[in-house]
Amino acid sequence: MDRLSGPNDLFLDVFDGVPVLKLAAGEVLVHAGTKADRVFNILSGMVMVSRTGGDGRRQVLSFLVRDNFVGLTSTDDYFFTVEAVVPTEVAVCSRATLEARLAKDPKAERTYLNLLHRVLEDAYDLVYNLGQRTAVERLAVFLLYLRHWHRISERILDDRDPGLNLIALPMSREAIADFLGLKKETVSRSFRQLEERGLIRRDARSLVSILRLTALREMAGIRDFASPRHLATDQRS
Amino acid sequence: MDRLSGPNDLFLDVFDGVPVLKLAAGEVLVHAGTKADRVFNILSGMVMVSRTGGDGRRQVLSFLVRDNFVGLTSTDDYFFTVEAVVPTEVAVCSRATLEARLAKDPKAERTYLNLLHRVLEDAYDLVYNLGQRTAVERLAVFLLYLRHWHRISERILDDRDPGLNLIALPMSREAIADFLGLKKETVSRSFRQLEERGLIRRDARSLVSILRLTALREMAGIRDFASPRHLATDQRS
DNA sequence: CGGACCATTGAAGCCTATCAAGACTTGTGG
DNA sequence: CCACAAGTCTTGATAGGCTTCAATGGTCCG
Repeated sequence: MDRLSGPNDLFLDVFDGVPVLKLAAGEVLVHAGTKADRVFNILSGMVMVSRTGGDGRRQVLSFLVRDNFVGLTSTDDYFFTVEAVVPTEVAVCSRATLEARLAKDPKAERTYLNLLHRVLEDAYDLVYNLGQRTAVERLAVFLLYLRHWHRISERILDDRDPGLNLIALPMSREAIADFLGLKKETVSRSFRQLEERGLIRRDARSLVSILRLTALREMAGIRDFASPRHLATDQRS
Repeated sequence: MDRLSGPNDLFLDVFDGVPVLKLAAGEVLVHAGTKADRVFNILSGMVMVSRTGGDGRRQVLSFLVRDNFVGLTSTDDYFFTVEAVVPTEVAVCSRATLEARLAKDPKAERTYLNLLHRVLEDAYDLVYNLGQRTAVERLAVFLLYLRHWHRISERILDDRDPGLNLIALPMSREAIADFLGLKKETVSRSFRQLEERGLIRRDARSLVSILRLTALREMAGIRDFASPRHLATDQRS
């Protein structure tokens, strides 16, 4: 049960035939604090999930691409904000519909449960990243995440596909910084460090090439992650 | 549905009549990487869930007290280590039994799902803490967490109960540091800062008193947490 | 082509880590 | 019950990494 198969099995058919929302880059899909009455499935593009404190500090919780599910909560209100990073299409479904579907179909509920488990593991990966790693290491992990997400959303089976080493960075440096618990200047400097060490090349502001994948993985310490499905599937294939 | 009610509803009856394991302080219940075939419910004491990287860096993911559930994963192997902080009793149940129970009883599965949602929100709280807060702020949040956990596990309804302001710190400074993404020296200094500002008093190594709860909450920025159930129930009562 | 915005780079400061020593617990054995 | 030993915690001095502030350079879009 590899994530490459994508999570669009079983219960995700609640999104069949539902309205599709087209979001412009920067447009907000969900405001934190509003009533959590809808769930979403990303069809194309990318969204950013974040939480902002009263003093303006923002923590990006995740970037999500195609086939990802948005709106995971059991609270009445969303505790996070979701906005589009690039032009994005999402399928919209009422939470009641989803819950009815889950209640009716044990198999769907089981799938949903596994999905939640994976999201939880991702959250703990981020915790480890923020709590234990240095700036450059965090950025290395982030680039490998992007590579992996791209591979999944494009369903590229061969890990050595050269196209995988071209990494698009559609989000701003500040968004990256807020994801990694850094400042945008530090993100810039960390990019430079990776470049100086010959691990990547900066082709443009929003495009980098991975030059030495193995070394980048080593710097990211991917072996440290005990749940191999997320990133290490690459290493074995 | 306040967490004060405790999560021991519905599906937790799988722990009725099962064997109880007694752990000494420091004893390991679950080794990361071993087969994830059992789940646990904490009856008394406290455990610590952590993940350790290949280079020895350790991130504590959570401290768990009475009525908490341990073993949340859908992977074959545990990706975390669980060890007792103090002498602890846990009820042990096979994962197969739990899954059978969940499959059979939709209501239990729904409860389990809500539990998972809450754990996920806690994980995101930690992410925010590690990514956005300073050392003193993290420690302030941690003390309020401990107060809250104590309140829940002892089922103390009145938030102004004076006993709540005596905080026991059964874990080592290093464990606290690994939870907060700091070093033990920094934890010490942060304690001192809180004491110098008159927010707490250090009664003993493993016991502090909260002197100015409101100020401590302000420093922790509790308002920042959009999911009020966790910490802010206090503020409204 | 110009302007606004975003990213990069530099310099200085601050916070946390590191290294090292001393104080305090805690547990043990006399 | 006391004394000692081992480990833990605290405190101090120093170093390093990230942030802050400031300015330059680049990119995108009207």
